Amino acid sequence: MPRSTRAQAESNRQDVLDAAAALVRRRGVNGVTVPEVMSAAGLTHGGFYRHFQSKEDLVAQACAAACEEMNQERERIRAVAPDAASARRTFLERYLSTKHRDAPSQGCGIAALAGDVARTEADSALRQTYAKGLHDMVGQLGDLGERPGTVDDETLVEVALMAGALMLSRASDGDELSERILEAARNHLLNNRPVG
Amino acid sequence: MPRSTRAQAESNRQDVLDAAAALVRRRGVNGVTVPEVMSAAGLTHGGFYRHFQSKEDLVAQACAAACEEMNQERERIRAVAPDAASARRTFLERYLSTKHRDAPSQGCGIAALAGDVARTEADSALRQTYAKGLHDMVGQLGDLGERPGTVDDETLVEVALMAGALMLSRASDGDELSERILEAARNHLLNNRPVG
DNA sequence: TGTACATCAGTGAACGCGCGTTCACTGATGTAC
DNA sequence: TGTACATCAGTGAACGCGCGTTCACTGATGTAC
Repeated sequence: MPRSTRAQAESNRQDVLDAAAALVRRRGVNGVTVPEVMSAAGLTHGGFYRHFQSKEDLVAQACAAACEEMNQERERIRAVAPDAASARRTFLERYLSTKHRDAPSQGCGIAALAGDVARTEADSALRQTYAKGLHDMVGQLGDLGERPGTVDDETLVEVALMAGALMLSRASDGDELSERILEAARNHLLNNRPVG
Repeated sequence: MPRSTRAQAESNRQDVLDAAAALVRRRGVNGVTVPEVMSAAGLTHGGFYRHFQSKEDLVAQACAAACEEMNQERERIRAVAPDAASARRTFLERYLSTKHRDAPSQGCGIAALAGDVARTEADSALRQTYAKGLHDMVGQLGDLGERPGTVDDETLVEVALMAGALMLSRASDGDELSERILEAARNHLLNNRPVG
């Protein structure tokens, strides 16, 4: 059944991108293949290059999509919460939960892709996309803190601890440390607000 | 020149393992190949299977070797430092330096391999090896803290922040955030010791 | 609104390539006497 | 200590496989009149 509607084609493109955004977080950049992504979107692999220039292009766009999902999740939490402190608490509790640990494909792209991006060349689209996602995360978390509108060191420490705890928790899943790390980070971030 | 001495063979095995420990940290598990590792050790790829059961086996042993390097580095620092607090300071400063960020192949395996290990099956040798390395790191860092011999939540937070800051710094290298994250984590860990 | 035709989204076979792994082979090493 | 022979570390060609990518093809869609 060749030649879809323009609207159908765009919908298919979105399906491919969504599938890639999920798969790349679960399996990593090298762990996901073009045929696999196309198949997950219900298509055959041959049509891939009508939508994306290359696998590299797809991965960069998938990273952006993953980060954008997270931006919207944070906005949603903020919109529902009575105040910034409450939004921050909700976000931290979700971020540092075993549920988030166990669902990387729907989780934070910054944590899921850090290792892959670190090994990417300096001028790659993936790296630029990732940097934007990190700026967004830092910016949004900063706005839930004590000095909204600024990116202070406290926020950077917060983000590094959150992502670090999540990544180590995933890498040590199956070991007693996995849950302990999440819990320790959660308690630390929710109970102390010293620093400043 | 076939058939080396037993001692030569063991030396070659060590060379292969050392090359793998470096390459796997720089390029990741999927980013390194058996021929590449063998070539880095000055050998042809065919002899690989006289030393290792599989690439998976090699990677697990390489992770153990990388973590053991770090254990020894920490011991060395502790042996030279006048007291635990000073050793802790030296270790943190080195860990959260741009030099460490830029030299993953000789750096902390826990940070370099977190993403890869997170995607490894539950019962894999790599995962077990990684868990041991993490326990060692937490144990050694805990001994430099206020309650040696125990693994308290403060130490877990410290390790998560260190690894998280390093990983995010690497992933955002080229962006202004990269250095800022390292510096923020350094200042936080060296200037505040609240919590407890 | 109909008709004629160019466009192009999607298909599925095919490509070159490099991977992990195997294997027949070599000949110095290690061992038994 | 010498000799005869089995062992086995290392070589390099070869294997099947799946990857990213290309391409000729199909036929409904979109467009021009």
